[in-house]
Amino acid sequence: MYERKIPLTIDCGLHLTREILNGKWKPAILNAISMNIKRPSEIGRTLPDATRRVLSAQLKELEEHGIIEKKIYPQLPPKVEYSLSEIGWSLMPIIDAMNIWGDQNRDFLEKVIAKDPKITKMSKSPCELIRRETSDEK
Amino acid sequence: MYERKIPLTIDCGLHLTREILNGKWKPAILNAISMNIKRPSEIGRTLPDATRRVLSAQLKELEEHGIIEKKIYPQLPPKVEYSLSEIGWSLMPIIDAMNIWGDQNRDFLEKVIAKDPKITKMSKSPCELIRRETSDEK
DNA sequence: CAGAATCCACCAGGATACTG
DNA sequence: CAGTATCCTGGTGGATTCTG
Repeated sequence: MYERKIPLTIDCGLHLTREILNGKWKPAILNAISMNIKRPSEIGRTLPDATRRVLSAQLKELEEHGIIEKKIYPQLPPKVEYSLSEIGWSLMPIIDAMNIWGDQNRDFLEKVIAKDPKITKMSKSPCELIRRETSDEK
Repeated sequence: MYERKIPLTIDCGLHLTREILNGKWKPAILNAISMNIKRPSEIGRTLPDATRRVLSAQLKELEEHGIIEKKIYPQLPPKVEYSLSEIGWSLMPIIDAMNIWGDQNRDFLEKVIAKDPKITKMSKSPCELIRRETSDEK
């Protein structure tokens, strides 16, 4: 065994939340699930730039962290549906706020972020926010 | 020159916001600055686990992204003060929400996150949230 | 005190191929 | 369709040192 040299720090709530949301696609995944896009293949179609491998990994983490729940239908072909847990739903206002803030400041943000050499690809479609109409009655 | 193989994707507002907040200490830095902790050394003291190198880097990014502003006092020893920009302030409700959500669910989150082998260090102090009283008059 | 310059360990996440 | 196993690379962020 080897003692970790760089221990990760979790102190105030901010860090806990950061940890939960830490993962390139996690916010988007949660957003998708909240919109009733619950099957892995659907989520994959919604996030075409995410690999299935990474998607699976982040879904698993979210599940292990208790943010989403997984329902497996023992069929062929297999069918799986994810849904937000109680805690997961309580996270949605934050996701929504991020979504809205980003859209509201889109023009500015795209400008300043475009300078960043790390960002090379930008597609501009705002996320759908139809959830309110559809599945918010949870 | 070399064409990037793995372009970063930015599409809906969610991703823009994720990009801005992407950095281990960025939310905490913003939180600190919003509480009138504006000098680099102070911020460093507030976040003892962050290196000065990383702190500097993330401060610079936040500044380049227009989230914070930097004021340099040409003195010896040098003095620098950061402050939130207009846009930066508009981000604070999200930071606050993350802070509050994390604190509210602290017990649960610490339990599920503790299982994660990647996390080895956890300190439990909630962040101070006294800002409302002090510097919200911006 | 602020921060730039190095150096490097580690891992998130992308590509691919394979099972049930 | 869902998920796992391999393999690999770019980049984050930690440690350290040096300057003004």
